[in-house]
Amino acid sequence: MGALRTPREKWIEQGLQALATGGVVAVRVETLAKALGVTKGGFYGYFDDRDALLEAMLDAWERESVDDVLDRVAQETGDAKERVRLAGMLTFPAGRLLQVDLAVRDWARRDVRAAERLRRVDNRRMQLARDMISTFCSDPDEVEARSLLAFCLAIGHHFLAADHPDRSDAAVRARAANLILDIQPSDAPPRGAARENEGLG
Amino acid sequence: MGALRTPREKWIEQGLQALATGGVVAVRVETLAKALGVTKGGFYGYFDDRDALLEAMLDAWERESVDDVLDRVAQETGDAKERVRLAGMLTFPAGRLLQVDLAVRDWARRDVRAAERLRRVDNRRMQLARDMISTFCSDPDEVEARSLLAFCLAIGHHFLAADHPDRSDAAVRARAANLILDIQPSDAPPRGAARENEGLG
DNA sequence: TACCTGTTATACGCAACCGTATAACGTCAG
DNA sequence: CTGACGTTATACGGTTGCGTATAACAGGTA
Repeated sequence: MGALRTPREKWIEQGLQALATGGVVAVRVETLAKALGVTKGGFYGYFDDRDALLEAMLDAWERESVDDVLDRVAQETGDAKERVRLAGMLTFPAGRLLQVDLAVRDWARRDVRAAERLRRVDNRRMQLARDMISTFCSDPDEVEARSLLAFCLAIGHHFLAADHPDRSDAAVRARAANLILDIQPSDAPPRGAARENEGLG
Repeated sequence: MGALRTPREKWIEQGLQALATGGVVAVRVETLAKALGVTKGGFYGYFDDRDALLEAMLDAWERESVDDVLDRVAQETGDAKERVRLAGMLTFPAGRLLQVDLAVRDWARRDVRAAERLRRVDNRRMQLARDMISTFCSDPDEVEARSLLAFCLAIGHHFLAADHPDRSDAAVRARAANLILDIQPSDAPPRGAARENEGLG
């Protein structure tokens, strides 16, 4: 059999890359091919059409950004506090996965399949947030409200462009996270508070 | 002179409409023309190119979503509480302006001009939030943190897809707004609390 | 070596879109 | 009524993208 020079996964990976930097409209077969150093010749051997690639990309993203994370959290052997911190950091993506995440959110506003996928992902993340908040908050309604706030802060601030005069974005975000997580502020803020909540950034 | 059948504003308005429903990529000259019942013939009499239209759309959006709102807030003669409530409702858009807003946020992640515009708009909105929160919170750092939370909640929840089992989205959002605005919950929540904070939705 | 099979290159038809050029058209001033 | 001027329709060339067809190619296998 002929050698497999550009396997299915390469196309998906490159597709996610394009999605991250340019949105759904940027994932174009011929563009991906050029980025991979080949032509689109082989593409249609793996995918019926561009739509099939998009579907596969959603599959990969969902697996990579939720399943893998949940596995790592479950295997964490530290104490509750450490698991909470890890859950926060892992739940809200960073780097390339973050860019994909944001792109999917815009995509989901117009595409039903993307919306369904995002719904599954967000529901599982939200459950993680609930677990996290429940460790120090007993009222279920308040847990729900605080979880929503945590989620909105973690995702939403990437869509905001407002400045915080005389303060660093991270500092304001840390203070906001402290409010959500019910950490009482003092004149000298708790050591490491900002670092402890960096998962919400 | 010949009659002006499709004035500049019509193109801009239709452009914003397309932006709201399909994102930047959906604002295409020939598509707008078809939607307006004409061909693109007259378009290039008003705009040098597609980019000029996009610029004009940002102008219109900024004016419509900030200047107009600030004017109305400034003219509000009610008491402080009423002005705060009005500010909240007006600051965070609804309806068509909301869709444009969300589209601009995604657009701004890749286009510098859109990013600059969004920054101006968000800074002015954030200032409104600060004024609002300052009426009951004295610590400037906490005002900043709460303003950020309010902003993130108002905008961010449109990008989330998580469900709230056994609760309505609006109820959870109202509870979250109460947390931000420091309204102490009781077993029987304060009358009208949800309605009072609907501006954050 | 000659063949078989799966991968890739090349070329094609089709459609959407941009920007330009030019001609038709309507309205108003004189 | 007529000519001027602004608006619009039509037609064109160029680009980019999708999906298909077909030929070149490389690696195992007989």
